[in-house]
Amino acid sequence: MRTPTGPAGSGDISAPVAADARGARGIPDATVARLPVYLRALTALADRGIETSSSQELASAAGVNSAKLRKDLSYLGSYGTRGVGYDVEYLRYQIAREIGLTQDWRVVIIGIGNLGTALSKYGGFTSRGFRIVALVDGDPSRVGERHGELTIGAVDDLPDLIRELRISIGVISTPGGAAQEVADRLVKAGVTSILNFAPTVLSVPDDVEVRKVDLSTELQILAYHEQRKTQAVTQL
Amino acid sequence: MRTPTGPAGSGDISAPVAADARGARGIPDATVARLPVYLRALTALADRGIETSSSQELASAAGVNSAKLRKDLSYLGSYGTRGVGYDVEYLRYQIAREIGLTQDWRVVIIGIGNLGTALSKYGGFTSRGFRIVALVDGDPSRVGERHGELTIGAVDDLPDLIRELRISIGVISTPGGAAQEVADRLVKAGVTSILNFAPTVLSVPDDVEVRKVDLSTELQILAYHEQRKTQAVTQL
DNA sequence: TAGATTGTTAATCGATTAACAATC
DNA sequence: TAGATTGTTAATCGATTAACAATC
Repeated sequence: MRTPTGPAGSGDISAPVAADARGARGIPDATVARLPVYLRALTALADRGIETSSSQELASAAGVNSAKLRKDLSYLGSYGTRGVGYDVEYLRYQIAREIGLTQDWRVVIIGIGNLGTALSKYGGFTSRGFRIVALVDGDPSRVGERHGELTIGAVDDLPDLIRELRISIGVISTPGGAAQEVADRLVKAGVTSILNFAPTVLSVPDDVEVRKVDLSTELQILAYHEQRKTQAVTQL
Repeated sequence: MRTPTGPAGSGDISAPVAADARGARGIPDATVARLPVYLRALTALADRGIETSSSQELASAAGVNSAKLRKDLSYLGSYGTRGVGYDVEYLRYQIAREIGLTQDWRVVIIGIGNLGTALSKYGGFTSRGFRIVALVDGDPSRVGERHGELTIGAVDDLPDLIRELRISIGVISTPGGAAQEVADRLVKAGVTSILNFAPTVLSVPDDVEVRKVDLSTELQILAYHEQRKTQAVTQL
């Protein structure tokens, strides 16, 4: 099904690697979305001093079933041992490498309102291979304001900041109306990964990856289910 | 495929309703997740004074293709007119009703740190049928602190707050370590819809709906794709 | 060796898409 | 009526799951 694309993959790491799975790449989207969850579960197990874990145990910690977990991991290679389970530290490293967390990713946040400020202070990023290296806001009166180690820059500074600080990910936390223009500027400056918190559908070229986090959409989905529950009782 | 469950659905609204689709209910998850996006697109069109819209136009505004949009809308009923398109205001109302936005949903935020504070100030909720009616924090020294019209309560106050303020949705923005306990308390107090921002897999009963928003997971997914792109160039 | 658990296969399920008959 | 566009069908695609042979 998967089209082999010749010699792909990063430098070979000594490991019992299913050459095929590695070479072919193209891990399913649904699997990619779960790898960070597995990573976190493994880190939690490691913190508790656990060295080996079965797919059953790991799956339970990640909130999925074990068949799905094994299937997911099989796309990365054969990192388990039959009859035994997975070496926690080893698997953790393999997943981190697959995601690309062996390097640091540099992030700019555009839009330093309530949410942008919260994101800039959020510790969870830093600890996981991401570094916020620049803050930008469209309001000229905010430019120059200090936030911890960083100073808010102007939107016009974006191209320079991105080049000089080798930024590869842009986080948009502006009001909806400004989001598309910011995205355009990011793309123009060469950024191909965007995390969008603005309530706006962005249009970007095909090679740009956009993830959207929409707070009120999430609440609306909950509301739909909540309504269904109460309707079942309040039936006319 | 869908099992008809007898007379379901809220009070009949005069409308050209496909009784079957309405009665059967059980709209696919993927469709439910897109309804808020359509709703927003319709609102934007209405604001621009547009009264009628084709599936093509609407789909483009929502960032999907028109086949998917029509299929999605077909689960709600037949609200369009062949040869013409959809009446923007009418469709907007039907989707809002389907999601349950004709009523106000009352929300409590637990964990008033950077993110919780940002969420409490975020205007996007209020305008879309959600009202944050209570703030709670686990740190006793924060209890009593005023945030706009609200005062931070203690975690022990949760049961009373939920009952008295008729809260149906809980938003968890605590540190990861506290999230499960907070979820347990919410569930105990009868909340069956949770939006979880903590980096923790929650375990809850089957009838409780949990949506998870995980900021560093999103960045990790971007990193995976970003890595793949640069690898294609930096090939060994 | 016997017991345990992975990695993989194959079946199933749900979501997407193209195409077109129905109908305004 | 002719043109436009929906609502639906059927094909395709991708994701999930159960089951078990491989193997530690």
